[in-house]
Amino acid sequence: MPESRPRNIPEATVARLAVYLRVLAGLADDGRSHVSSGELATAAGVNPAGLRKDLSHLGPCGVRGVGYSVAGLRDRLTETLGGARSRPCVLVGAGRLGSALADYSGFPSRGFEFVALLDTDPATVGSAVGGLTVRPVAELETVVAETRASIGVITTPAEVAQSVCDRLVTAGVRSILNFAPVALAVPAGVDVRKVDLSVELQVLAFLDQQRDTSPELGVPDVVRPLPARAGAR
Amino acid sequence: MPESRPRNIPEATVARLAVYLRVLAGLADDGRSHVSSGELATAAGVNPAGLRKDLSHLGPCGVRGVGYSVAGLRDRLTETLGGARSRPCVLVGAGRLGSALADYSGFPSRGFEFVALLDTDPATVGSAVGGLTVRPVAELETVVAETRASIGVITTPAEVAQSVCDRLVTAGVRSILNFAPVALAVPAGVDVRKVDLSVELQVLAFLDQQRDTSPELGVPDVVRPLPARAGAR
DNA sequence: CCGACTTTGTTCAGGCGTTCACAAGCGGTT
DNA sequence: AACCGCTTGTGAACGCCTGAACAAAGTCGG
Repeated sequence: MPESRPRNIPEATVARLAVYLRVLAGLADDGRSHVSSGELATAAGVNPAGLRKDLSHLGPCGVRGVGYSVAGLRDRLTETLGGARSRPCVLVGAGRLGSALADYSGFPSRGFEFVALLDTDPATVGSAVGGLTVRPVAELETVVAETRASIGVITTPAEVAQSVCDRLVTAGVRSILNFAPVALAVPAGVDVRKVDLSVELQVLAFLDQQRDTSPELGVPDVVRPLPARAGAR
Repeated sequence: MPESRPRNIPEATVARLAVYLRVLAGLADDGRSHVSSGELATAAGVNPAGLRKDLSHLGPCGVRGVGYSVAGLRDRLTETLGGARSRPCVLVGAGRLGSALADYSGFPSRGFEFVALLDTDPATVGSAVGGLTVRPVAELETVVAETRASIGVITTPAEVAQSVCDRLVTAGVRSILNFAPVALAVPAGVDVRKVDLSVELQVLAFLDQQRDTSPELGVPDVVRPLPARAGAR
């Protein structure tokens, strides 16, 4: 087995690799043994050539004239994207959004396991969500040290997100997924990924208005026969 | 008042404009009257020059030597991003994530109002979430026609997401925010934005592994004095 | 054994986004 | 009225990502 090539892979490519991995997992469940780049691309919603370029970062992993081995490519992607080992995650802010994430069934199968839920609200602390008991946020440092959690998820109000972030980083967490609507400041060596739900809606509203104001053409009141795909992103 | 210039604004810029708008709203609440691009940029987590370039798409809206009028820029961004009018949104899939979104307090202040929650589960239908009663998904077409909803939010399981999407589009919805882990196929003229939580975690896992394997240097076990910002995105 | 077809992997050009750096313009001060 | 400092707006260079076309390689059929 040639060791994986840890050349720097563009972040946009990494995000797509994760999508390919999920599609492959579904194909494997269906008993498929091989896939072509074209089929994989349509299922993932991307261009076939782009998909092949993404996969080329891992070195040759397909067979010309045949396609890709579903199981083989799946295992290779799994290894590239962080291995099959379970990654402990700590979630701070067990509100509605936090509870929904902790209970999301899609995470465990991908190797992500929530090992602790933290909150400040005394009414929330002690309640059970998805098999875990919500603990007071004062135990943050203890929990991170015990579980060696490498990923922190912040679903707190914006006002306290930065202080929670600081405590997570000090405790040793180096990867943070932030749902709070603020830009977090972190030292070098820590990665933050932000998910901003308001921004997503706002972008849609902009596109909506742009459609209404500029071109009065192309307003389909009857759905067309689905030209493969379009604005999907 | 010069009419807004509907030149095509890059989508990445639109997403950042939404962030600026939120920051400006906070500054306005604090009673600030003017801001410089530098201050706005740090609060939004971007480069000052990039911020000015983003704003340049709206035409000149600042005063040289002084900065930007908080209220003026806020109003201008509000108008550019779809106006202040309330936009009705329909949410399909009132599970934990859907309920969390419907109850999110940050949306109404931005002009987004959920007018209907739909679900197939008979146990969920009829329950109240955030002031709304969950209705059966069979009423989708009726609800969209009544409320003239322009934005649809899909938080269903992946298996039914495409069929829900098709029904939304046929009913007249032209902007869709998709949380289901599938690539939706839509006709031209319909915009889809996808939020994939598993992908976000997977990217963090990749970055985590990349840090652990390649460079053994730069592992800060003590937080440094915060050099402004770093990996924030 | 050979030829043709299929599919991958790569190379090349094009467009887009980001960054830096500088000129233009406005307010405050003397 | 003129100067000076500060900030915006813009022009150009750089790098990245995307999309399409081409060569390499392996399989299937005769």
